[in-house]
Amino acid sequence: MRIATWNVNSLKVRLPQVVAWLDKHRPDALCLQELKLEDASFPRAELQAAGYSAAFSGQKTYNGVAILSREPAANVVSGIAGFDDPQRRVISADVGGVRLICAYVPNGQSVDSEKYQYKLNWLAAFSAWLAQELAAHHRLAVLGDYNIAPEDRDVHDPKAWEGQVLVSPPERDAFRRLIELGFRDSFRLFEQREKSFTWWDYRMNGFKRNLGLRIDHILLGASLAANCASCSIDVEPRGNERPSDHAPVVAEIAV
DNA sequence: ATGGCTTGAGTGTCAAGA
Repeated sequence: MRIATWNVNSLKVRLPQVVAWLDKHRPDALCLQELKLEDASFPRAELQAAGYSAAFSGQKTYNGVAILSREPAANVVSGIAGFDDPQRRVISADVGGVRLICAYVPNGQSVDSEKYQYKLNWLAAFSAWLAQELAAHHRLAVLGDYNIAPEDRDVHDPKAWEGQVLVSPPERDAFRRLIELGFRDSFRLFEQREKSFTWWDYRMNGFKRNLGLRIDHILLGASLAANCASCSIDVEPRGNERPSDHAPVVAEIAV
């Protein structure tokens, strides 16, 4: 089974690139974040033509998440149970005997902002809910844009980023608590090149200079982690014309 | 130098992303 995650930063703009990527890689499921469109504008027909059905939770302008799958998804649930959030950031579904959770963790803007507090509150609710989801689902994968670079090796210039949003200790603690629920960061199950990143700033030629962060992750519950054969970042789409600022992350699981 | 790009909204120019 091949599963993937990609923050597309507008599905409207990136739709041709998403279709091309699906054609090339044929994942069983692709989790998308930052759709930036309402459900009424979701390009269901175009994705169907590419061979994928979709479960989605959109909103105007901001956020929005989807799970695309070759086999139709079952038991689709939006949001975090027990956490009232007007921002569309989570969607879950069963695909091929695996429970998939697609998440777009808040950015936080800066550590002294209200959005940072929202991010930490959101992560606390997410963590409590994932503990329940782990207990409920034998095969669980949580894919998405976590907006957290877990360690200094996930940051192009740790000194410059020290204490900033995306790397601050409270955020990293929150990420570690997610892992300690019983997940593995699939990317770190394998030998990886140094300076592997999933996001590069649009400005200052960030991608060409590989000034990036690794903030998009595929977390696997124990039974999926034990059967994970690979995890890699596909930097190719970041070199497209009008690219998303994020690259897809792909995991292969022997299920 | 707190900028730099990109998107969506909406037709000015700003919020938000990371």
